[in-house]
Amino acid sequence: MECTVPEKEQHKKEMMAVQDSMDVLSGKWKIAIISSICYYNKRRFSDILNDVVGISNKMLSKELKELEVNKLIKRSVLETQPITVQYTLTDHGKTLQTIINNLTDWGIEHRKKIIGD
Amino acid sequence: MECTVPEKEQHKKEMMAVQDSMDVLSGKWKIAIISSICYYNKRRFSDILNDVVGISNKMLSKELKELEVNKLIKRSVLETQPITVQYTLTDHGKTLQTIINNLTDWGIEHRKKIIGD
DNA sequence: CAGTATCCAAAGGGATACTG
DNA sequence: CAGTATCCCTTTGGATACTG
Repeated sequence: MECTVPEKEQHKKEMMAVQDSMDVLSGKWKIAIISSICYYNKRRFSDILNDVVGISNKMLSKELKELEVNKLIKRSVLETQPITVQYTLTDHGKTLQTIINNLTDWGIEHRKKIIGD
Repeated sequence: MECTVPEKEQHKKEMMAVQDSMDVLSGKWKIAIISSICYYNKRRFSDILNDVVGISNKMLSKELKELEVNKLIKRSVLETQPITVQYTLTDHGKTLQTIINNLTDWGIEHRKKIIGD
């Protein structure tokens, strides 16, 4: 019994890990923004603005900065005329792909469930 | 080409599904609350208050109500003295388990990544 | 124990206009 | 196109106290 991790301690660690994730991912828009970039691989500011239903340019700008600071996305300026900006997932950001897929699947099932009630 | 779902349409559906999920799950605390109930199977109000670092009783009360309305958790009053209340996941709520586990794993890796930088 | 009620400061976030 | 700046209302949410 002394050699195994006590169950309660294990749960505490799991809870902390979940909250660590949410520190970076919570907010009304972050997951949706990451999903947009994830599904399209490369995505421009105005594209994401269209993909994420309801977001304003101000919010998008702010959230993109936070995601960049947290090394989940990469911002690349293309020297076109006028300039365009591509957002891509970093390698670290790409590790969220499984979660995005799960959330997509869950969203579809959830919608069925709610309408089907 | 006409018989397959156009790729862009597919991505639009995926984006909508993600946003459907986030409509129910977003907010600073919901995922953490669900995780607490998920990992312990049954959990009382005061337990969750301790599990979710930083949440206030006011917020917990509010978020629990929303999760109950969305049929993700079930509230059961036990006629002890004084009364205790058990929160459990509904069958629908249990379908979030995969996502919770993924977020837990991701949180652990993310912490390593951030500290390791 | 499991909440509710009230007060109030701070943050969120939309609308609009503007810049390089 | 890709943002930034400003105005200003709305929502969030902590602290504290109270109830059954």
